Parts: sequence; structure tokens; C-alpha cells
Amino acid sequence: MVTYQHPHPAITTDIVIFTIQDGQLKVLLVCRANDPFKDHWALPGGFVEIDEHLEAGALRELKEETGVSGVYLEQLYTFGKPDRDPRERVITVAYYALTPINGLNIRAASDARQIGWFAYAKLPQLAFDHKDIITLAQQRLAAKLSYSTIALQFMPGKFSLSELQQVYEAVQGSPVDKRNFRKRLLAYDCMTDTGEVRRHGKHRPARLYTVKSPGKVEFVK
Amino acid sequence: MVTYQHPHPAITTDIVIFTIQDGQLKVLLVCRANDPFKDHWALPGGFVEIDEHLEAGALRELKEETGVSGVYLEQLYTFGKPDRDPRERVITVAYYALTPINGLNIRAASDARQIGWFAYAKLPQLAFDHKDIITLAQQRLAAKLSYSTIALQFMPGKFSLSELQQVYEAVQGSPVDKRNFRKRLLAYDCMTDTGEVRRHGKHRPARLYTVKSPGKVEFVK
DNA sequence: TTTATATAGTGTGTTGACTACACTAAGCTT
DNA sequence: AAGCTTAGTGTAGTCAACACACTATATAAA
Repeated sequence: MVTYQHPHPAITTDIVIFTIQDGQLKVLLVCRANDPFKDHWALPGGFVEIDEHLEAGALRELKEETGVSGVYLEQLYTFGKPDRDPRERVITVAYYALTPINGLNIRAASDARQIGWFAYAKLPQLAFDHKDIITLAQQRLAAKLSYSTIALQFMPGKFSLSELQQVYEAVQGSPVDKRNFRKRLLAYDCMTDTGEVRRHGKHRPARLYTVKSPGKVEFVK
Repeated sequence: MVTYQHPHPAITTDIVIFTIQDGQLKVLLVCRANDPFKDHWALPGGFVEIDEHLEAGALRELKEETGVSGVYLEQLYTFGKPDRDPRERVITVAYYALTPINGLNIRAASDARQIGWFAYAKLPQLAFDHKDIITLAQQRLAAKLSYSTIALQFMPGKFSLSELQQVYEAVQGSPVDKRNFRKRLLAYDCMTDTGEVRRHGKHRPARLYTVKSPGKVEFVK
């Protein structure tokens, strides 16, 4: 029990974690076990510990609730409408995170709490104002694709240019010209040709690339 | 007195309010009357009321502490290092604001609390992590000049293109080519030529323009 | 082994935008 | 009338973005 002279809002972090699966932008959601919004899907997140850095809290919650760690994380926006939580005044500092296409390490389904990836284009009913948070995160991400190398945060260790192109198409929701795309991305000089190729299917194999500075997002253009 | 089961951090807003004076980017600071950092300069700001929207709190604090109102306001970032305030855990949601060159309506000097405009390039010692907040705000502002019409928020009702150019030069800290600048800004089609001119000094008078959509910031380029 | 098929990979010409750059216009002062 | 000071204007060159269609190479099926 703690007592203050003036009332204090509660502070939470919420994390919009994105990945690309089957050419679609997806968001990881957890099903709430308690009221309010019991059995509704919601963003992973929770209360910030009193001596914990905000970003550390976001990473901790993400790990605890979904098992995901080692992701690219960036602060998105702070949502503070007085009635956004029916229990008490809760201000949430929202973050967004990107994880590689196959870099998922989701908590086993045996866990009590249900979690799952949902296509951004087909989200279920969401708790609180989490729909607004996800919408803003997608906008920020789409904007950032056009002036930074943030898309590389979606890529696993080795990847083909076609896979990278799919990331752009999935986030922006529109097709991209293959030749112009490759010319532009290669001009950024942010990837190394490994010399290896990957065969999968009855067609010419793709060259594989690696990211030159993993974890670093550079501004371009 | 309020009691909670778990400790809650305190929430404040801080506002970096910019203007342009004498061709320089300036920030409005208030001198702290109490510990901690008594007699140090600090950003205007303060605790968020329990039922108050964050943005409303920022505007209220700005008005109370400096007398400034009717400004363009945008959320900047939330600063949450556990030890940023020596008293207790305080998380601050920082905003930045722009006010026209001559649109100042600062609280009379008769007020107990001392306030003043400081050149961004020559800031005094600042309380808390307010230096970091101002630095981030300037970066955001400078970046935003290049892809939006945010600079118009600095302009009074009628202004000349030379005055607008001075805004760009002051924020970016580097000179701008006059012909290219005018070509680009006029192409954005965000200003109206009033047909009026202003004489001040022994030289050709300048045409005066008005902003087409005051208060609106559009993305360009 | 031949053929079909599916994705990987490549080049050019056009257009529009940004850059660099220097002189004339017009009012005021002396 | 001359001089000073800021306002206002145009062009040529360069570079980046865009539109656009075919060849290469592997596997699978006939």
C-alpha cells in the first residue's frame, strides 16, 4: 500500500509487435483473462514498475506475455485520454516493435493465456483504445519505410530481395516495381551479397543477402 | 490523500515552446522557485490532473506559467528514466509548441516567477533532463521543416517571404538560397498573396502573404 | 529428354525536382 | 541625383524516380 498527497495516474506500456507472414503484415495479440474486456484481444503490455525504465518495462512485458525478445523497439506515442480505462486513470506509453519473419519465439500454446498473430487488415475487436494504437503504429511504420532502412528489421539472417520486397508490399499495401526497388535498395549499400543461393520451388534460385548493420536503422534518400 | 495497492509514478507534462526572434530560434524558460533545482531555469510544465487529458494539461500549464495560449502543440516524446527527478519517480510527457514571431503574450514581468526567452544556441544550465528534451524537440522541428509546412506556425497573420526564409535559416542553422526557397514554398500552394506590401527601411517593400489553412500542418514533397 | 512453369534477375529512356548561380527593381536617405 | 539596402526574378545542369518487358535457371510433369 502506498499513499500520496495527490492522486497519481497508473502508467502502462503497450507494445504493437509486427511481423510479416504469408506476405501479410501481422500483429501479435493476447487474449485478456480478466475484466475489463475479459476474453477480448489486446496488445501485450502492463504496468510499469516503480523503478523501471519505460523501455525496459515494455521489453519485460513483451517477454512475459509472449515470450518474444531481442526485437527492434521504438517509442510510438503516449495515450492519455482520461477515460480510456474504466477502472482508473491509466496513461499508456505505446511502443512498436518489429521481429523477423521467422524469428518468432512465441510462448508455447500450453500457456494459460491465449496469444496469436492477426493480420493487420483483419483485426478482431480490441480492448481499450488498442485499435487506435495499432493504426498509428502502422502509419508510422509505413512512413518510416520510405525514408529509412527500418524494413531490414523484419529480415532474418539471410534473405532474398524478393522477400524484402514482400515486406514493403505488405506494410504499404500496394505492389512495388521489382527493378526500381532493387536498384534503390542496393544503392543504399546496407546489405551484403553472401554469394549463397536458396532453392525452393521449380524456378531459378534466389541470391541471399545479409544486413550490414543489424539493429541499426539509417535514414535514406 | 490517496492510497494505492502498488506505487504509481507521478506524471508531468513539459512544453518546449519555440519562437523566432532576431533571426534566432528561441525557447521559453521559467525559473524554478522551489527545490529541487531551485533558481535553475526549466521548461514550463507540471503535474497532470487526474481527470485531465495530457494535451489539455500541457496547454493549462503553459497558460498558467507563461500566459501563452493559442499555440500549435504536438506531442514530442515521453521521458521515463527512473531517476530523472530526485524526489520521486516522475515520468514526463514532453510536448513542443510553436508561436508566431510577434504573437507573444507573455505574462507580465510583475509575476513572482521569472520567465524569459533564450536562444537555442545559448541555453543556460537547465533543471532535470530538460536539456535533452529541448535538443530532441529541435531535432524534430528541423526534420519536420523539410517535409511539412510546420514553419508556417511561426508566422503572424501577414508576413513576407524573407521573414519565412529567416525561420528556416534560424531552425536549420544554415543559410538558404533565396530563389530556390521561394520557388519551392510557392509551389506548395499554402500561402496567399494579399497584394499588400510592407515598407520598413530604405529599400523596396515586401509583398505580404497569409497562410491558407492556419493551424494545419501539411506534408509536402 | 523435352516441355511447361514459376520465380530470379537485369537496362534504358523519360521526366520532374533540386541545385547552383547574378542581376534588376524599388523605396529611402543623404 | 546618387547611393544604399532589401525585394524579387530565370535558366541550365545534374540526378533521382518512374515506367516498362524480356532473359535466366531451377523443378516438375509429360
